Amino acid sequence: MKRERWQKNFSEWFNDILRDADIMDTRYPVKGLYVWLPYGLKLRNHVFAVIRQLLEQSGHQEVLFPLLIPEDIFRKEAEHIRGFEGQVYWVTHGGLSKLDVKLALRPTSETSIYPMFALWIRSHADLPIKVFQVVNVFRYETKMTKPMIRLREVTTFKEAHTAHATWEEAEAQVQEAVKVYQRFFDELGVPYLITKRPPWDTFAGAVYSLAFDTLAPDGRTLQIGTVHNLGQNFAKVYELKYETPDGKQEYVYQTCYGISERVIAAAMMVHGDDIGLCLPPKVAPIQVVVVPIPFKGKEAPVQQIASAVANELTTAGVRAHLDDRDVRPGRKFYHWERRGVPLRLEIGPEDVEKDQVTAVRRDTGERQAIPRNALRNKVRELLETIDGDLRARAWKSFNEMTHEASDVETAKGLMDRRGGIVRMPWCGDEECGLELEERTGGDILGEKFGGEQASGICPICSKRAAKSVYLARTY
RNA sequence: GGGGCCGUGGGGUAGCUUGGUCUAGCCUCCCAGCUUGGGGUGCUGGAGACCCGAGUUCAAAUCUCGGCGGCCCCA
Repeated sequence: MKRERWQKNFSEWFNDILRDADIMDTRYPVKGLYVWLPYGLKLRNHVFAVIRQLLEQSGHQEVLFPLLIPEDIFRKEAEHIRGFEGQVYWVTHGGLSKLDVKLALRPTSETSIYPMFALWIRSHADLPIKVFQVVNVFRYETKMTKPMIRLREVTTFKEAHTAHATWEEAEAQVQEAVKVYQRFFDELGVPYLITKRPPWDTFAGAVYSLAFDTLAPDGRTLQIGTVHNLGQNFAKVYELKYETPDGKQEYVYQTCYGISERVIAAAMMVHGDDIGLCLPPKVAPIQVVVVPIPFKGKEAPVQQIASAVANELTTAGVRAHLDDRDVRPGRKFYHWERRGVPLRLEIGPEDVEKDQVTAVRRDTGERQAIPRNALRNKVRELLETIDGDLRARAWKSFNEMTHEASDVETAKGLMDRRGGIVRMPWCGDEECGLELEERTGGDILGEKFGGEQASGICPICSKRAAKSVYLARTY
């Protein structure tokens, strides 16, 4: 499948797809706010059902906190405020009267959730707490907004918040969070690099931040998940104390980690092509579309079998759709391909005669005949295969877009020409890091999570490299 | 943070420089009917637009200012 426009005019491709594939309407008259359409919303819900399930399986409980946060509580954690106050929307009035205490539309929910944690946590027996919610958050973005990617209302923000008795337990929680996210992105076939963000790009109020980045077709990285170890920073501000088994009062250790609708953009872009979307079967709103090919005089059996096939699949738990509109088959093919339906089943006079259906894969265009009596198993098998092949293909292009460089010019050249991620040596000093960003025109993603052997010399100061660092043009 | 470009039916565009000929052209999508049906079928008919506000003028899609919205470049 061709991927020229997809790569060369990615921004245009993405915007066209949002509309043509019925994902979002971007014409809402407020900057940075967009409308989810029914098909897009189904996709969104399937994607977030996956992460919900993974979180619940690992002992997280879903909660739901209010949107509004009183100013005095919001402002308690100094670092946190510094990171966010430039982009907070404030509710200043109730009706015609001015509010005594302004209310913030949450830009994230630490300051909304942790005061309640203070009420819930009394003793070590209350720990750990592992909760999450899927909510909208608001950020007054001043840069250019982009549907699903840079929003003023993030409509779908999954944020998990945990509290633990010890630093070690919080560290273990970070590891668990990373594993959950890995499994999640693997389910979607979205490739990623996990890095520890440099200090100047650490979440406001965190001890350190990890982040998952994937690559858009234009070679820019997209941050699709973050995991933060908050240490006791918030605990000390919000008085999150518990009584230890021997009767002492201690502050808890916390973590939080988030994923937004950006992940949907990622899934759309990494698997797409010039025709349009190619959705992973696990989250595709329609997994199989059944298209009857009704030649004149032979309509009845064709329609009848097509309908039976669709019913059989639906009963078997496959999300199948019968397209019995009175338009030409070719038009239906394009229609569903653009919307990313992973598998198409055609049923024409010839198939009726041979007691078979013709299956066509969205990802490869490959067609094959399936005997009618093997339908269910074969469809399941094909969906599995497509799922695996999509993941493999996405990882392959991700790896091909990851380069090595040892000097500034090479790194800049790679990012200018091809985009992608560049790995290079770095002494680890912030000063050199910032200069490296400035001179290469890239952003430092960080050092690889889990550690990595370093070699070479820092291209800025020529000291021996303490670590390898990853750079990229970012969204 | 600084600079530039742009806004015409649902989508893409012509017209704007040189205001009147615009009753706003074209492609596509959409609707109805017939036809057709294994990769965007053909024909006929139909519906649908000058971003908002103020100003200049006898006259504004066209010129000026502001707002809102979109896009791009540099830091």
